Amino acid sequence: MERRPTLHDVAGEAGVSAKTVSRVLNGDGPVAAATRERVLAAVGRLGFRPNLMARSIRTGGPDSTVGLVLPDLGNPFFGALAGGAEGALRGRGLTVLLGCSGGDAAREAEVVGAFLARRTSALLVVPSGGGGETAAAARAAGVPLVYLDRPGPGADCVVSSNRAGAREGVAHLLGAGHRRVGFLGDLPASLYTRRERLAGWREALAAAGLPAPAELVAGARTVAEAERAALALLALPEPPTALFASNVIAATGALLALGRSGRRDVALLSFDDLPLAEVLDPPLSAVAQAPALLGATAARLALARLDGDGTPPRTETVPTRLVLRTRTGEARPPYCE
Amino acid sequence: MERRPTLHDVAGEAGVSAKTVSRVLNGDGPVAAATRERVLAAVGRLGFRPNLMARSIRTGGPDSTVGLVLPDLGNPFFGALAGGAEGALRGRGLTVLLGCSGGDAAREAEVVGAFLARRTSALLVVPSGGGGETAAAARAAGVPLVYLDRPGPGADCVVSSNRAGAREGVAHLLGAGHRRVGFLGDLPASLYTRRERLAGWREALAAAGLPAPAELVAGARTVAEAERAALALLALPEPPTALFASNVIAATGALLALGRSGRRDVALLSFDDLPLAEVLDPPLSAVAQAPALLGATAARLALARLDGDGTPPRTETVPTRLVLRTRTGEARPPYCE
DNA sequence: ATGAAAGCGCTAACAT
DNA sequence: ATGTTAGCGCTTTCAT
Repeated sequence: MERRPTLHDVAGEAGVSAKTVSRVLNGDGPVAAATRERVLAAVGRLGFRPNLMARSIRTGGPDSTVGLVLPDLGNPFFGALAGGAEGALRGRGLTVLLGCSGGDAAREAEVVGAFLARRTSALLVVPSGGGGETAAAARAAGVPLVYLDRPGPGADCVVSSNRAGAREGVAHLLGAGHRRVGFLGDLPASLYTRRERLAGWREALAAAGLPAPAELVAGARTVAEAERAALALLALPEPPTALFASNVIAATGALLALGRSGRRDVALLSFDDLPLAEVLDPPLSAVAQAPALLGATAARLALARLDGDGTPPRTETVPTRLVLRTRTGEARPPYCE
Repeated sequence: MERRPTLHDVAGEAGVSAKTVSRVLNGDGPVAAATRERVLAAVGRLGFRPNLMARSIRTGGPDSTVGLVLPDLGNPFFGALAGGAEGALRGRGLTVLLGCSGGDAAREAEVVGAFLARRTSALLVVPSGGGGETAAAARAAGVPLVYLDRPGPGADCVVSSNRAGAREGVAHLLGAGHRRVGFLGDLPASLYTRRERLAGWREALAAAGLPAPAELVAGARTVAEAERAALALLALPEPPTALFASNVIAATGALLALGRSGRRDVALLSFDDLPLAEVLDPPLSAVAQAPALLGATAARLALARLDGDGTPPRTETVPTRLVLRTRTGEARPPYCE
């Protein structure tokens, strides 16, 4: 296996100097048409590909990569988010470095360190710890940082409209006449998104002049827990007539609970859409997020910083969308409406 | 914002030569304990992080990155695959470069080119075109290439047991007494995975001494098409009593068709598991793939090549798992005793 | 045990 | 319009 050809090899092959080859490749200084031809021919003949790392070193600036740190690629939400970011960045000639933190602050710091060592031009991070360490590292390196999905200290941030979306979803249930709407989600609501969705539930009830009793709030971390929690809610002396599931896990558990107990009289609405929502019987309405747009927005924000935007850190909110599904040509009462 | 500190800055701060700092950092030559202390202190004080690109350039070898090319991160399957690969690679100190081809051969070539220009140490690619261009580029660069999910020319490959899995799934339906099992999938079966699953369907029928008539094979590319196609199958003079959906889209369409027409007498089994499968009524059994394991396996294969494995290209098959779900919701994976 | 010099592949700053 | 020199941040000689 041969050594890969360098600029000098091309220069030799074309009978010019290295700098001239560089000029041709970068459209830099003026080059005679004939020379350019010869250089390009040599490049083709040798199959030369410039070494981007060497270029980066010499230019001194940041490398044409952007680091993306996610908690977990097994979650479709983060996958879609990565896709959105990648698309926006590739369009600008940037390559994505991908890292998983597993939701662990130490691993996040590790990954961020590795990215910074590659002189990434920006960092997009779904923060796992307090975020302070990542922010400090990014600042020290002079690299723009954008938090994704959850806010963090001292940097730009792109989030879904968790609170407003939840509020809208619950308001829809209230508009359908429900007066007791249970909240099912991951508790304690220490994570930003959970906290916001819970707040949205509270706000919707308050706006309707209704109380938000603690007994209507149930925590669950797994599908099985959520199923049990939903059943417990429905077994209350004054049970809810509708459930708001604040995430996919909770929604799945609630669906199981309703399905297995044959309760078709209880309405259900979930935050974060499910792929099979319209296939369910009855179909499931949801507050849908736009993860790809979230990723793309974060990328745009980072690019703006790279382009010199020096304004104070700001938070951009990507709107959620209430997706109401009904069963067409069916007599059975849908969960929602 | 200051220039980031370099090896020389550290050397100056510690009162030693650059090479000594390098030795300390790489555990290279012998260094006096006292000197090491001083150097490490200086590193800490300055917040020095070695420039990985500069190191890579000097060492001449490949960079500590691995390029991963996927068709589409919006698809949870590929997200999980990426997660598996990332985990296996980070464990070995490698960083993942992520690129999306969008299923387009030209974009794949573009992304591969960008990765190779960064001197990636290996390439993991879900091939979109014939794959020839990618293989040629990788070979020319002397970079190990592993195809993911679909085979390609002249390189290692990691795939799911598409054919055997489909065969097993259909055999299960046959074992339940069905004699006419419809095939619902993306046609024409030009893509490897589709072809294999169709072949598995045929093989299962053949093994049971049954015909595989063309009328039982229906193609569909979207959920709506799949729904129509499923209904068409069920409207045949001699309709199938069971359907085998060869992918998630087809399964979704079939579920819609069965649900809306109220047909609870038709069995359904899908290739590729659905997150809500157990919530459905009746629960849906499926041939589950292991995308994360697919990614991790590809990573291991690439690492083996980097470690000098020079054997001829080989194909590794990651087994699928038949997940049978019943009314009680207890999943009974037959392989897990 | 440490350092000086050279050079990886490339481009910025001056030549010419 | 092209070439020369120097040097990016690091590691490899080869000294000492």
